[in-house]
Amino acid sequence: VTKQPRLADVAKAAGVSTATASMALNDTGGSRIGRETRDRVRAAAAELGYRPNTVARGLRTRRSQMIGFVGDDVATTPFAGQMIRGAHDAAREAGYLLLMVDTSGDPAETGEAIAALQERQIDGILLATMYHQVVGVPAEIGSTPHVLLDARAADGSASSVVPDERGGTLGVLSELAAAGHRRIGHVTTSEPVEARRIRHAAWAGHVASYGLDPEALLAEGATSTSPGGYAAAMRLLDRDDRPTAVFCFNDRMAMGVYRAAADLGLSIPDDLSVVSYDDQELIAPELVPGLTSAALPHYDMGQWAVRELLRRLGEPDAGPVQHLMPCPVSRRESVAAPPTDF
Amino acid sequence: VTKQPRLADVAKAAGVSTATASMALNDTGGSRIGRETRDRVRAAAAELGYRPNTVARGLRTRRSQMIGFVGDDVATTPFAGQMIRGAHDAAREAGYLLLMVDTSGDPAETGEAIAALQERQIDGILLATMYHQVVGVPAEIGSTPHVLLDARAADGSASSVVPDERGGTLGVLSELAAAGHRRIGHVTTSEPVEARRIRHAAWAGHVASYGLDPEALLAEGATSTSPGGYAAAMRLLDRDDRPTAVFCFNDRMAMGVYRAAADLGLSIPDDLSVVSYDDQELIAPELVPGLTSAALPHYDMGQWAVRELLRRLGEPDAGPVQHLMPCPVSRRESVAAPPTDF
DNA sequence: TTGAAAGCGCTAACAG
DNA sequence: CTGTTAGCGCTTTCAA
Repeated sequence: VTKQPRLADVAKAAGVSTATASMALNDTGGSRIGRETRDRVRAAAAELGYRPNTVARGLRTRRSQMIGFVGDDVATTPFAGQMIRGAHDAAREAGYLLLMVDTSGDPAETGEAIAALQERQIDGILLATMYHQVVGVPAEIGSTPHVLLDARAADGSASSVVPDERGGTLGVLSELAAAGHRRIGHVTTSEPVEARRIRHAAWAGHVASYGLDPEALLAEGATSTSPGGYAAAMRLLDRDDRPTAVFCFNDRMAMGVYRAAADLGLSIPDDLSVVSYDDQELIAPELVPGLTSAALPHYDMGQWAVRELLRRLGEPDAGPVQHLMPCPVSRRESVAAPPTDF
Repeated sequence: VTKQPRLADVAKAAGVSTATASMALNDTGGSRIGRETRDRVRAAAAELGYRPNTVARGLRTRRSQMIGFVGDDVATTPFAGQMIRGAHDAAREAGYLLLMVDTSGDPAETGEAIAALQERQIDGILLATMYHQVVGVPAEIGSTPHVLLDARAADGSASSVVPDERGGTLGVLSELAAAGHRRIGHVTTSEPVEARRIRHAAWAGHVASYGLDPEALLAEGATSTSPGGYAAAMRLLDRDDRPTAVFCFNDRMAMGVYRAAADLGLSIPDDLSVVSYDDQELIAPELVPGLTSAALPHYDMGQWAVRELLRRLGEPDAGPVQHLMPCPVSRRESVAAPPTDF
């Protein structure tokens, strides 16, 4: 076990001062370092297997090359994990690493987490939520650069990225429209979440544009789960003027809709077309028939958030940006033309 | 935006030297600091909202209070996410934070990741794999303390924790045995993974103990997926002497078995009992009827790994420990007595 | 084009 | 019981 070489060792091996060595390795100091010297220093560093001590450097530069990722369970929840991946990849690409803290959504824990990250001199913080939310930025953040991920600041004071729920909804609805559907029902949850609000509004506008009354085509479940979807679908589909297609709040509710359709003897997509939201990994592609669903762009949002954060590190006075990330439609087999006898 | 207070500010406010302030805050130096002084320093620190600069401290103490977590996609894969949660919680409890890097399993990337972590002076590294594996420890790890998570070192040179696949298998099989089953089939994958090997061996031993020939009760799919399970199950169940129960390699294959049973007109659990492995969130509890499955103790493994790592930081000369984490059975409705006409 | 030297904020050895 | 001092390894003035 031999000790790690320090910059001084590299400098000595190259026959220069540590100052020169530092500049040679970092390409700083402009034209100050001769080409030949630079190469000599680089060779010595490679020879010795030198790796800079980021902690020492950070003490000097007040930069740690680390980004804090604060999530309310995001880290550990299957669903939104791709946000981490996106953030991670964008960070690595720029030489940063992610320091992760999960808070279970508890404000006190969030404050603690932010403080713990600041103590470690992170260069910026990503504040991520497990699902699309409108939040207040924790006071503890102080002047630490930050970006909201899958959340929007109530007061618009921070840069943020959220899914374009409206666009995604119109996307799947246009799949139905293209197949000839008009009487499109909506199975949703009664939980007052941001996603529900926007998806519902977009759907209501769409069916209203056909002169239909959204109220008559709406069914709510108590929760956004399979049982919730089942219950709502039974109410919506077990009647003569049932819709020819259903737009589900999410894939989990769609599972329930599938079961309800089966129980009612309705075949998907021949008797009933179904579209949904989230495009969740173990659900949408695994259902039979495959479920057409608007994807939540978790990866892209994570990536965008890091890039925005890094941009703000460069230009601290830039104004905050609210970004809507498109939700592409994953087209599968759950959509067909409406039954002709309708 | 006022500047962060430094230790010197606290010391001045309390009328002591920085050395005294440091010791007072950290409770170091034994009985050296008077009670009254200590309180005065603490009060001053609280007053100023002082938070230590961990980077500066780390430069001195060569400790960063950070643990590196390198995973081959673990961070971002739904499945094993609870490992992160377990590691995270255990780390926070001890005042550590997790610095995460994902490598997509690429050895070169893994080496890079380890180096990047070492540059940041992490105190130790967790090497996690997405599924139970036998691995070589990357050479880049050098003398950095490390623990393997959901993986075992081929040469036993590192501490590690993996699921007790054998115990879990026997656990679900004993559910079947208790219900009266003997002719228990096994639907598994032909992929040569560690979990397959152990689960298969445990099952084979079990049925052999009844004097049955495992070969006659075995069906393999090409992949450990729903289609793989479907294909295997069709072969295993579409015959007169079909087993009365099936043990599936994992929940995804069990999904296929459910579909096959439905296609063959077999009702679960009345005509066929099914047990499985993994207890995967969106599958086992969502299937109808609920699937009895041995749970992979991801959370516990993550927790154990961090604790073991911290222990090794304390006693660097301790020998490596190979730990088997129990896989508790989640009992649901997929098991009943064998059909009587058999 | 380069070297010497100061110092980032903290802890630990050494004096008192 | 407390203060002074010397670094941890690096970057960055300032002088040459």
